[in-house]
Parts: sequence; structure tokens; C-alpha cells
Amino acid sequence: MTSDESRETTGTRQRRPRGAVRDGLIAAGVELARAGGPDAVVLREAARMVGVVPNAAYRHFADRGELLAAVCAAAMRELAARMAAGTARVRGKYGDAAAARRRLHAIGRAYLEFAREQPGLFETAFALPHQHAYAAQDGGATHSPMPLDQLRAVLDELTDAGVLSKQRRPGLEYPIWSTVHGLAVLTGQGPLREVAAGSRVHLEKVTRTFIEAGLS
Amino acid sequence: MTSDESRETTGTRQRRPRGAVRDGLIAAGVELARAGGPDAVVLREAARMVGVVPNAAYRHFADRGELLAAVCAAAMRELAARMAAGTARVRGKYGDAAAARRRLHAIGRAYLEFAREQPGLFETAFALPHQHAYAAQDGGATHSPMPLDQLRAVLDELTDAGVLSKQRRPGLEYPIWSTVHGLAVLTGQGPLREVAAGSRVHLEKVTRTFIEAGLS
DNA sequence: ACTCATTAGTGGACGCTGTCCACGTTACGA
DNA sequence: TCGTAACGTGGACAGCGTCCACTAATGAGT
Repeated sequence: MTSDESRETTGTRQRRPRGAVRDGLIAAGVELARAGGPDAVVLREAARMVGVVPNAAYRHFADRGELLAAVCAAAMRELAARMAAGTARVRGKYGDAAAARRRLHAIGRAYLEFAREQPGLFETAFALPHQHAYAAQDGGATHSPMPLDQLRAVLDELTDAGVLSKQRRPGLEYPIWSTVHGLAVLTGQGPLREVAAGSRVHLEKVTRTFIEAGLS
Repeated sequence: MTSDESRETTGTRQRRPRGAVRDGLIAAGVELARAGGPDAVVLREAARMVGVVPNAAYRHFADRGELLAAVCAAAMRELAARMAAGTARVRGKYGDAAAARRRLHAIGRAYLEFAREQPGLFETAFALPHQHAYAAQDGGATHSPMPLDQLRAVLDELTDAGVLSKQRRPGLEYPIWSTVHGLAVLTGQGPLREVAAGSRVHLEKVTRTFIEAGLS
């Protein structure tokens, strides 16, 4: 009604600034994933949200899988940021045993919180299509380290603090990550989803005790 | 070529025995899931494999989700059967500490083996749509207990054998299941999928040590 | 400043999917 | 035996991912 004259004939309606459509598609995809998981990232809908015709997306992504890969990377970054924020809130300088323990707990708590509050994004973060590698698209912004690296850092600190013996340290990040991730998945969309509704704190406490037992 | 006369007009080509179409659709869905995970369970393709028109499926399932739910249940049953077979192979009578430990190990090993050898079915087993409950369709065949129940039984045996103290026992099935499931997911389709290719046995050994530490 | 190749967006189409409706046929209980 | 409910069919629709041909804006090189 206001200005319908700009696209009188055919061709381009109006050109967005450099990379705006690409970023917009990813942002739209993130919102779709937030609401409905990776399957909800539908190319046509994302294009609609950006205000562009579906085919325009093919100028920026080879196919839907490539768009989804970018959305997955963004979701993973949001998870990493959440974890980093969680550990940053813990006071106590590096090497203090109690503080290091609290940081490990904070990492796990942030992980589970994210999985619970943003189930769609959490699922999407791990739904990277097998074909499309991460593409390491560094947009200039400085990101938080990946979950595995953050966990490694805390475990190294626990070793330096003497809480964790050097003998037990190697490779310990894998079973610990597995435990927390498994709990997130099983209680999120998995078979424990009703169990978790009633006794979430109990599950978390048991898991925490279990992990701490695995340290020694 | 042989007998094309049976469906000269319109209507039913030929009627299958009672429940054959339903069972066939589930079986076809299982094969699709085996090859490509839950997203590969496409209603029309399953109907095609059974040799029936797509709409026939709607006489047996309300929608695709309900078919998928049945396929998920079948996949979960196959996983449970695999685990039961794994523990059944372990010799030693109930209450023997060493045998109980071996049974716990066998359960976890079977779980990870199934996830690795049948990634599509494994993913599908945990892809139960949120709307459709399990529907507990007991076809008369006797099934193995669900994974959680099998794990509980072994942990109870470990308690009876004195390996696991009664104090640590309550709720321990959850973190242990989480650990094994998390490892399966992360090394299967997750971020550890290349890591696992080279050092699978190492990951499993570290995880086993971690779980055994959590018992005491 | 003007040209011109590259880039970015449009319009239309195709095949595939899940799902609905109306119809005909078969089987089974009354 | 008959009628009714269960079962399978045919045709249709909208939405999806993707391909092709076309056009308008952009920016580099002269």
C-alpha cells in the first residue's frame, strides 16, 4: 500500500547490504530451530521471514543442509556462551580446589539448563548434517571456546589444584561429557522425560555425586 | 505380466490376511529407519514397499507420527533384545561378584555395539514423537525388558553381591545409563564421531574405568 | 566516467511428501 | 442371508526442496 512502485516489472525488489540476507537466513533458521528443533528449519519459511523469495537462499547456501549446518554452528556457539557465562560467575582464583570444583559444577549446570530451557536449540546444536563440515565461518566476532575445550580447561585446573590425580586425568573429559550430555538427552526428548519432570533435582544430585566419585 | 487380471476395475486389488498390512508397514518402516534414521521413515515409501497405496496406511495409523511411534517401539525392542543377549552370554551364577561386574560390562558393551552397528535404528529408538505415547502394543510375542530395567537388575545384583553398597545404589541407574548413552550419541552422530573412529577402544576403556569408579 | 562481467534476487516449474475426501469392495456378525 | 463396518483405491491439494531461465544492481578496470 505504501510503496508498491519499486518492483513494477520483474527482477530485484531491493538489494540488502552485503551479507544481510545470509545472516538473516541464519537468524531466521535459529528462531525456527529454537521453536521446533532442526526439522523445523525449513528453507522456504526462513526466506519468507527475511522477506525474500526461496531461491534467493541458493545464492548463499548450496542447499538446505548447508543452511542447517550454519544454524547448528550458531546453536553450538550459544550453548558454549551459556557455559562460559556459567563458569565466569564462579568466584575464586585459579588453582583453588573448592573454586575449581564449583566451576566444574557450574559447567554441567549450565549445560543442563540450556538443554532444558532451549530444547530446540540444544537438539539443533548436535544435529550437524554428516555431509556438511563445520565450515568454520569466523564472522569476526570472538566466540566462547567449544564445550569440550571448556570442560578440558576445568579438568586441567582440577589437576593443578590437586583435586584430580594426574593418573586419572587423561581422557576424563569424555566420560564426564558423556554423562552430562546423556542426562540432558534422556531427560529432554528421551525416555526419562516424564521421570525428569518430577525429580529433576534428584537426578542432578545423583549425577553430580556420580561424577565426583569418578574424579577420585 | 503373470496375473494382471485381478484388479480389472477399481477397488481392492487383493486383501492381505488380518494385520498383515499393518505389520508390513512397521517392518518396512524399520528397514527405512535402519538405513537412514527416523527421518527416512516416509509413509509413502513404506506403503510402496508393502505394495499398497499410501492411503491404506491411514486405516492402521492416524498419521505418520503414529507409524513412526510403532517403528520406534520396534527399534527399542531390538536394542533391548541385543542387550539381553549380551548379558545372557556371561556365565556365572547370580550373586557372584566377578560375574555381576562382567554382566554390567556386557550390558554397556551391547548398548554401544548396537549404536555403532545400527546407527539408524539406534537413533530411531529414541525418536519417539512427543504426541504419540508408546501405545504398548503387545503383539503376543514376549519381549526383553527395557534397557532401564535390565540395567536396574544388574545393579541390584551388584548390590546383592556386595560390590555396590546399599547407600550408593539408589538412583545409580540414571547416571550410568546417561554415561553410556551419552558416549553412544556423541561418538555416533555427535561431535566426537571422528575422534571415536581412531580411538574407540580407548574411549570405551576410559568410560568403563569411570563408571567403575562411580560404583564405590 | 563509462563499460561490462559478476552477483543477487525473481518467476515459474517439477517431483516428492503428508493428508483429506469420496468411492467401491470385501469380510463378518446378526 | 443381509447389512454394516473394515479395508483398500483413485484423485486431489498444499507445502517442501531444488532446478532453470531471466533480469537488475553492483563494483572493478579502463
